[in-house]
Amino acid sequence: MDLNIPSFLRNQGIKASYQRIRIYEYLLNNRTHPTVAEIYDVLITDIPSLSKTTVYNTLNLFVEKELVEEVTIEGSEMRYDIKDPEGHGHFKCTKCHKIYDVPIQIDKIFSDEMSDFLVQAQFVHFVGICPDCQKDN
Amino acid sequence: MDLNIPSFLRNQGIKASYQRIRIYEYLLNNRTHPTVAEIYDVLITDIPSLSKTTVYNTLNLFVEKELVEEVTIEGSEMRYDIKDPEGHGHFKCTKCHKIYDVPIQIDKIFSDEMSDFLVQAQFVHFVGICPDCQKDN
DNA sequence: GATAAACTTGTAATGAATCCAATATGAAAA
DNA sequence: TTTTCATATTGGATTCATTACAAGTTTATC
Repeated sequence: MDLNIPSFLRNQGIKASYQRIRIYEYLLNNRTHPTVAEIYDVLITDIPSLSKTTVYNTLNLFVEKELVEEVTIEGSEMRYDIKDPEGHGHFKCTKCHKIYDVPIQIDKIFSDEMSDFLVQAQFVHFVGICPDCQKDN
Repeated sequence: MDLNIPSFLRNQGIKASYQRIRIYEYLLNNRTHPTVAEIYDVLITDIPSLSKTTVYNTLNLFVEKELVEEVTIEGSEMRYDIKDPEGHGHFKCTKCHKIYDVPIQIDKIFSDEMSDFLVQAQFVHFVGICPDCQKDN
């Protein structure tokens, strides 16, 4: 996948500042649903001037422009993930605390009783034990 | 539905203090996914000694004992809802900000790729516009 | 290069949730 | 009933994620 991030951002109506490019790049390369603190802690080593506020501002902008989605699957910190037009759910393992992306059958979720609701977004979260943690019981 | 709350709580291994009874009763009678602040503001008029910490403690206890579930559908405050063994999803209207319970087809959600995951709980949230708000355009 | 707009930065402020020590309650034993 | 002891409640202090704001910096356009 050879995405030109600066022009991609500009296409979405976002000025491609260095900070924004690096934050988007981090989200692309780290599909681990990072928190603001995690993103900041990694990027500060490369961008010594980086402010946490910039990370917050940038992520809020990305969410507003629908490039990124918020993942509130547990814990006190918001997590972020590149937005997937297909839509996917999240699974959090209670043992290793890893968060997995899982495919969901979007269309199957809607029930008849919901036909009058205009659904603009849906979020599906699971909590349980992942295959790895079931093995080493 | 004539539930005897004190004995219900005791059956769940919870001491039925006056505060706990009133908080559980509030959740039963107000299926509006209230926040701690909302519960506190209403009950404080009846229980002048009530502490916000007690509301937090009690709700955390109910969640731990699986009588109540946390609803994190948007906003900075946690919301709480009586736990429904059937399972249901939540729909938040972006116009009137009301939160609706919606039925979901639990079994349909799971895809084959998830067969190795042990799912202990699932949460389905929708965001969009409710039927009422679609009418008064 | 000048000018204005937009972006970044850092500190201060907000506010939800938790911690903790003191007090109150209530069930069981004497 | 009184004593005892575990448990619950209270409220003020604290934590910490997030936002607000003002000043400084960068970038684009003329």
